[in-house]
Amino acid sequence: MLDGWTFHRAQAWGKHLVQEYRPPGSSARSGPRQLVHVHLGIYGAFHDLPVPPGPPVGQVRLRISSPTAAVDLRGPNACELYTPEDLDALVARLGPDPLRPDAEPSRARVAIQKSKRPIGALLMDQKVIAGVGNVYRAEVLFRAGIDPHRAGTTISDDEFDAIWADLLLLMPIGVRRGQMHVMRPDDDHGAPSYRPDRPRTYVYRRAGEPCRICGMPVAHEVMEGRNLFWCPTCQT
DNA sequence: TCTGCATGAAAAA
DNA sequence: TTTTCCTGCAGAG
Repeated sequence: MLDGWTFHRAQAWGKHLVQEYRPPGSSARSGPRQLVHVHLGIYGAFHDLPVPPGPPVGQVRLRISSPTAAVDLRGPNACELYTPEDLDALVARLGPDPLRPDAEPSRARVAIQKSKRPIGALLMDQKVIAGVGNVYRAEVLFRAGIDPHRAGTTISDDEFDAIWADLLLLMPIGVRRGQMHVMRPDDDHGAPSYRPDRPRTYVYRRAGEPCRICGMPVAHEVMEGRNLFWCPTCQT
């Protein structure tokens, strides 16, 4: 369907990637275009290929290649053609994305403060905030000292502002480094936070291990089908 | 070589 | 609330 079309640009709303392609030979600013919606889910990934790439092996959902680079997309949750209306509908059902300059955090604050669901579940809900997943959910709540079980209705304006500001700080770091990194340097014996051999998280996937701040065991439970990690001492 | 798990979410029940 | 989608990888044997 898109064979021979040229990749033009890509944008992200939360965890959703939307690519724009132009037909062969088209260089006009306006004119026909085609949108492709990609959601990686848990398994999906773009894999670098040698140049020139060999024939696709197995289930390759999308290949993009140029004289200097090539990638295969494998295992995505979604890889499909999109209409502009599809894109409008997607954006409409997502909460504000901290990585986007036009994000309106008040939408997220209102949604949280009127909900009795636990804040640990609300942060995972893409309709509330777009882009936050299981790692940032756990780490942001740890850094804010907030128990994940607290109802959204108990989250104060100041607490929400702290969470949002932290996402504004942490998520661009993840984008730049291609890795989530949430440790404050002072909590890592002053080690520079970009050292790849240093801890990158406080509580995520550290069930039973000592909290990096208080030393008590990190707790774990399944909340709405996802593994949740937190420190019962530091988070209240 | 085999097993279980994973930075997710829609669909089924 | 559970199942399903589908791939890569770490750790066990």
